Amino acid sequence: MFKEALEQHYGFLFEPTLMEEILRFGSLKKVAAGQQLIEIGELITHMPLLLSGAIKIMREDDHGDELLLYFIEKGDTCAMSFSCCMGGTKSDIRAVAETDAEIIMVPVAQMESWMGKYKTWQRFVLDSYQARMKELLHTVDTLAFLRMDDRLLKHLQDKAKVIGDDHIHATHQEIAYDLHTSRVVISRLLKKLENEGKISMHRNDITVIDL
Amino acid sequence: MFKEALEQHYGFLFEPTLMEEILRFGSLKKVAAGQQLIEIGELITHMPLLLSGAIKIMREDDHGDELLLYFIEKGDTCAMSFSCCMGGTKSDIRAVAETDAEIIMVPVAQMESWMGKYKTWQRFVLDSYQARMKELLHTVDTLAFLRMDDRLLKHLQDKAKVIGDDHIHATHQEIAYDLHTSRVVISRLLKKLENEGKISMHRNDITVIDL
DNA sequence: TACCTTTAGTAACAGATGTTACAAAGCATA
DNA sequence: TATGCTTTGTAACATCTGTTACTAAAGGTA
Repeated sequence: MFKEALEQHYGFLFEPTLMEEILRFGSLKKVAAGQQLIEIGELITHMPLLLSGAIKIMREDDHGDELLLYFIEKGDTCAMSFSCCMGGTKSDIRAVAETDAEIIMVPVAQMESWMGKYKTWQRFVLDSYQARMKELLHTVDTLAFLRMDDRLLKHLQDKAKVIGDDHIHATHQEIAYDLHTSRVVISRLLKKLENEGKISMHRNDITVIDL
Repeated sequence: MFKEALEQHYGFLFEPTLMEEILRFGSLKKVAAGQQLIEIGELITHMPLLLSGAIKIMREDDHGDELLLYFIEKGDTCAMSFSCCMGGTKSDIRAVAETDAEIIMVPVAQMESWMGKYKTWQRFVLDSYQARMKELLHTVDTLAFLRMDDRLLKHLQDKAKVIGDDHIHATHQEIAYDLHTSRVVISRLLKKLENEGKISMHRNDITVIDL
């Protein structure tokens, strides 16, 4: 039963009849950190409502090169799904659980009918689109206007924030994948950040001091 | 009177009653190439429906550095406005007419009421959000995965496409602003593209051969 | 034509990032 | 402890991009 969690996170948003429908058609999904939720090119059949945890959204090019786009946070404005869950389209992104997470999966069919029936749902979907758009704009800013050292620090700060812990458990290689660069570059810049007193490092562990 | 142009571009999309409302509340705006339509931070009061021409959407950082995000094309899937025209928010982007353009300006107030009344309008807004999202993803891909020479060629191809002419009238400096780099870099890379036979150049004029 | 402004070409250099190769340190386990 | 795998540190170098400075060409105008 996930009634309580749903109430807690979305009760103030949706009217009672809509909450009932979500309870009836939605299913609770628990995922462990690292688990993949959706792959690029996959058909999107459900829209996720995040109850707890955090999801990272990745993009990939033809060569298999990856890039982290943004995190969807637990307790976010009210985390919408992904960029593109309307109308039987395929996913443009990969979604991976950054932490353990609880998600309500709503079938897309219901979603479309709710758009007509419930004003609050309509508002929710539009707001979510808007929020995702803003995230993407930030991603663009980061790529266009920042150098790698600032991107790295920002990434560590973001990551510390979404996992709610200033200790980040990750290898340099994993960070390099997220930022689409090489391990050596990350090691070099991490050392620089450490010398500047912004982080401290141990094997598999980075502590963000400058939050 | 812009009834005919409206019919031609949006008639197949919207039901007759909605078309009437658009005619009643919307106003036609003609803008010349280069004219600014909206500035970052400005309150958005109207949603634009593009009838002809092309609009370029720019982003800017704190230091005044610019970046072209994407073009909104004449005859596009049915060009939606900007990223963020819902609910009295301020603009995250700058919009500048890339060519002469004709636009119907619809007050935001109407838009919100139409969301409830007209299924076709609802669909239109959602599809537009989705299309803008895809454009932004392409922008991210370009920034993250391509080097400047490929970005430049892509930019020239895109630009040739939206103006409907393989002759591009622009200085190297103007191109540098769009791609957020320096004039010297653009000159260097243009010369390289010319040597590779992909473009030809004259003062204030670049012809894209490899379309 | 002479002059001026705008635009473009080029060299020389600096800095950021990416690559390769190898060594060293940390950790797990036989 | 000895061994092997993973992770990190570092050097040396290549390449890409950005910067400065100067020259040259194109076009407009007196």
